[in-house]
Amino acid sequence: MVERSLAGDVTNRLLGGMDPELQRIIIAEGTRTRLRPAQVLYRTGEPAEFLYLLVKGRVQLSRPSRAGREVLFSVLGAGDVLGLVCLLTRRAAYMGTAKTIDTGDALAWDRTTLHRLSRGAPQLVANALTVALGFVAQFADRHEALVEGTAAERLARALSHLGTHGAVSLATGIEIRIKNDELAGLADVSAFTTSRVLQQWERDGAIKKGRGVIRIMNPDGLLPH
Amino acid sequence: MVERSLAGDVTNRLLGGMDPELQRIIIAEGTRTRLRPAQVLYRTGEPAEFLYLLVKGRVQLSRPSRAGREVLFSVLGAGDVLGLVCLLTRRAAYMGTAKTIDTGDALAWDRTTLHRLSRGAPQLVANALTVALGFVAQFADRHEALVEGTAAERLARALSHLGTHGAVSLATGIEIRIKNDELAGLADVSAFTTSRVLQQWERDGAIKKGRGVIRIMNPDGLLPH
DNA sequence: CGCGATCATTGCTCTGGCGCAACGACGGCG
DNA sequence: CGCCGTCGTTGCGCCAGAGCAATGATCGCG
Repeated sequence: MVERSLAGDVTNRLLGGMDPELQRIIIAEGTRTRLRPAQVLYRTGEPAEFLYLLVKGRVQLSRPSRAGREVLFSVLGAGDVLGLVCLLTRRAAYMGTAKTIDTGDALAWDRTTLHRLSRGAPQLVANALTVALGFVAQFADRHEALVEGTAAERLARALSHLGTHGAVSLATGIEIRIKNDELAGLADVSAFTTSRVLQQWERDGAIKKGRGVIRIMNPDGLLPH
Repeated sequence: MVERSLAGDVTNRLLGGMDPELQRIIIAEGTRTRLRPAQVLYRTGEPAEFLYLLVKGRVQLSRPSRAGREVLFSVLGAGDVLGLVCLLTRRAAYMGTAKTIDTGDALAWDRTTLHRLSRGAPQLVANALTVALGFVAQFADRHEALVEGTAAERLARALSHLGTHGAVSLATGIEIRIKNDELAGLADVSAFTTSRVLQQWERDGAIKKGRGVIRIMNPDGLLPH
């Protein structure tokens, strides 16, 4: 069942470190939701009604800019939490737009339930704080890179971050399933420049490219350029 | 006393919404610290031992980059909280360097005390979550502006943010006490460009400048350029 | 009040990388 | 198997804004 797989999963960021029995109760109160590709869970500025725990699949966190484009904030995977603002006592608005990439599964809780649960499980809020500070750290790193680094450096960072975080590691390098312009968005670089830099890295033998796939053969080869 | 002034201060982000008696207890457990100008409270990467509640004065949050320069993250004022990572169950490192700007006062708690207190006061963690998410929101806004906006737009943002957040409002515009290059750092713009843009705004009558002081006369005048 | 230090201004040069346009490559669907 | 939509590549022009160097304006200290 979902309950068992989740309760046993210590890598999920919301319920970790809690009494298993409490975990079971909380999970039982959540609503399981099946996610279709390109489904929008919520939009920027909407009043936050649900908090999601991503069980399977990937979700893109972004924000529309007045220029019509989307600024990509993050790509989340299994075990990650969406819609933290929902936990706040004061009603708040979502800070970004959450759109699924693949198919997947999520557990959702509404504000009312969440507040009731958190009263009996302070660890829930503590975990949320950990997640939130994780976001802060990520933004801080990215901001520093954006202000001080070159496009290539940012791409290298984004790639190695993806490499350690959500990908399958093989004997033949680390395989990352990401489209060229998604990577571009995560590194705050134009798709054009991304293509050029990746090309250079492939010539250097640091990576191998395919359509929607990048394999890192030699992580150290990313630094010099 | 310090206790009274703080307990009565609903604008502080750490103890707000809590039972006054509980506030009193928590404050009594904290250590009052006098802050001298340019004093470093903690550095990036140091294991987080103390959490600070800023009572008076301003503190600069930044991070050194390998290029030797400092990337300015934020300027905090009275009521703001520093060193949130200290509240995490797992030992963590400070994410930035905190350096005072003016003289001031702070209350400090060490990790052990903090954990003991937070067990009896879950609201403490909830408040911390609010603060953390505030940081996330700030980073998200700034990131969007940095990626999509021009230098002038970023300066306008930074200025109006400072204007609403920590400054004294007068009949003759909003007075902001900030040095040119601090503003530059907050807007991620070079000091040179900052000077030029401010000059233009002064010619347009949108602001008035002095050494270390900017007065916003007409906030709408910042947008067109 | 004079001097050094800090802060601000200004003209100029130079460049990273964005954006356009156009083309090429791949993959899925009928 | 051929067509079309998505994804990736390349050449090129262009410009916002960083960085340098030099000067000017203020402040604070003795």
